[in-house]
Amino acid sequence: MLEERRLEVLRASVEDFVSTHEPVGSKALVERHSLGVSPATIRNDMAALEDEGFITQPHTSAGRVPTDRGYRLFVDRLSGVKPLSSAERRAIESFLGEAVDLDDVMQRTVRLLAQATKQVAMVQYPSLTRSRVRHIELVALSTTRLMIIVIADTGRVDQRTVESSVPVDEALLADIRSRLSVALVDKPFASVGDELTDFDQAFEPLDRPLVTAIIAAALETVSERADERVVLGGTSHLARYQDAFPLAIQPVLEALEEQVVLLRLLGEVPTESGVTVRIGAENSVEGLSSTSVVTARYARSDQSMASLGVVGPTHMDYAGTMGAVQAVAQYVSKILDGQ
Amino acid sequence: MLEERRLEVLRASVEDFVSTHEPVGSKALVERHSLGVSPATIRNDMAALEDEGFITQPHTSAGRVPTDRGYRLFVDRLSGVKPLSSAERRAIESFLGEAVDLDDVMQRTVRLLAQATKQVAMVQYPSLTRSRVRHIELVALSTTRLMIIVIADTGRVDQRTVESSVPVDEALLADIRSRLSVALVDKPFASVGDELTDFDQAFEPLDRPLVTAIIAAALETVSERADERVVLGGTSHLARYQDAFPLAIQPVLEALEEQVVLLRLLGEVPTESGVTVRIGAENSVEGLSSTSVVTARYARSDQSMASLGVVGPTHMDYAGTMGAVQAVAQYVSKILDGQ
DNA sequence: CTTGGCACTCGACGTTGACGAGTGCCAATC
DNA sequence: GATTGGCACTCGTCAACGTCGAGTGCCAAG
Repeated sequence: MLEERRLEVLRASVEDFVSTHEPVGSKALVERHSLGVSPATIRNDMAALEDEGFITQPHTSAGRVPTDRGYRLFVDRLSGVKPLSSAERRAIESFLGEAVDLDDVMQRTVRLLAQATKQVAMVQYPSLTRSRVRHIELVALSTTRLMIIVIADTGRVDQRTVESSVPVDEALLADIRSRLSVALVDKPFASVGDELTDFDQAFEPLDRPLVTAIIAAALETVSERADERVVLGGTSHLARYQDAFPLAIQPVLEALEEQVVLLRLLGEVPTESGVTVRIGAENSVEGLSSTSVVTARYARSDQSMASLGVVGPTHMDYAGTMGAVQAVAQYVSKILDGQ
Repeated sequence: MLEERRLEVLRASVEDFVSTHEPVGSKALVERHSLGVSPATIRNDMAALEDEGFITQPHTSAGRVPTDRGYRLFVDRLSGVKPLSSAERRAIESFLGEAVDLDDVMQRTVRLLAQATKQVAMVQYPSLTRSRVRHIELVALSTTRLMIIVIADTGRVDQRTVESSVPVDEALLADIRSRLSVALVDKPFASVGDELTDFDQAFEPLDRPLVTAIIAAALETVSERADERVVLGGTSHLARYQDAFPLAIQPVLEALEEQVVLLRLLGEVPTESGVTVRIGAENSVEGLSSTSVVTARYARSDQSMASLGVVGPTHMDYAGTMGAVQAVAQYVSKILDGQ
């Protein structure tokens, strides 16, 4: 069919362009793919595809290059998700399995993802909002400085220092500590705010300023903002595209240095499961308009937790990248679950 | 004098090259600097400087470019350390002053340093070896998984999970916890190993495997390896040199992604105070042979603690960079002290 | 709808020559 | 002896030019 062959032509164009990084012409296309027709026919198809905005010519009399729209169609209808080989899967599992703590898991995951996709990888820390308080600790660093430490059941540890205007009594500290434990342990992070209402009423008016400060610190630790942490890796892969195509690395590096940006990239992922791909200008982030972002959620048990993904040029190997991202997300879920 | 003017010529060459990034010739030199002699004289001096290996010609009949050796001489004898303006100092102080915890201080420092020098910045976490244990905590995450948390008097928090083959009793945990506290609190990190010898002897043989595992985790936390943590920032500044000179960014980015490499860069700093500069091949790190590294130590009170610094092209503004690195190190020391 | 043919476009590439910045050397000068 | 002006020489940069070839669009025939 007409329509069908056109899609085939688009697929072939995308695949060739991704592997050669050079505009692809009608003749090369019939040679490298066994479409049973002549170059002239392909030319007609390509002209049609260009009219519809799926491919474009950098200049007259050059080959065609896929547009963002072309990649979108390719990803949605033409490309599958390439599963990893079992050797790769084993490698992932054993590498992640060696992690000693949450930081280590995140660290290893980002390395793994970068290495597997040959792209820039990002991994978000498990979200706090759905986790529960496992332990809460108050420690005096000096007579007027103390530290509050909150441990989540995900293994995540957050701390914050609190300054007191008056020297703090160890007995008072112990009192606050035990009351805090009673009030918060095993409670979900989201409810910490509620649990701490009127918490200071149990204390002497004299001690209340300190208690209030501690509560404020505790709230900060569990607030949305604090759960926003992303690790990045594999930035050197960006340099491979150095002189290629309209991918200036400076703006990309700049964007990726901003935690806020990373969080937006990972946060915009729909709640739906599976792998999400955002292509070129579909990324609302300035500076990443000529890159694609492939993300997936990972979860512990069936709670949705956080996202991870990679950033690369729009002309990337979508099937392979999606496969790797999906697999890594799966294994991270598994590791976090098992721990 | 002859010798003196030659040095002046070298200084002028370095300065011009740093600002223009183009080989500098004799004529341009006399025009831009008020050396009271003719280009021909400068030519003779430059020929001599070339013989001595301080400058070199990229090709016949081009201007001269400083060599690593030339930069070395420049840094050692010709360039001072440019102090920051008081506005800059105030900005640093207020920005660092807003930090809420140690992570935040490190984060802010690296941003600051990158921004002030327009280069890649790295900041090492305060070394553990000279700090003391402020608090130690054991938390059960599940019946067979627990977490050990060690808090240093610098405010640094380290944690590690421990797996137990048998379910752990809360009473036993409390026992271990209190004995650990007694044994370790206020002890210097360096002596933790000694303090824990025979620690397991106080427990029932049945409980010893768990105790041993916990001890192992505790030792890992305080070991040299664990104190090795460096944050990086401002990598996008690398892209500014994209098409300039023999500074391929890929190997640099690769090198900077390795914590081990960063630690070597920051660790090799001599114990002496002040700013250290390593130029080109003086860096033992592969991939950084065409960059210079400027580092300084920072300290709390008079204890030496850790280092910070920047990585940039050999043709950098040494005076300004050294000034910024020094100033930031000073303020970090101050902030950590004050906290 | 497909195909071969054909004229056309236009970037890539290599050649050529002018230009100019920069050098080294030398003889003259201070 | 250091400094200087002069001069021939080198060599990279740049623009102009022509060739080549990949690729296109269109058209008429199958």
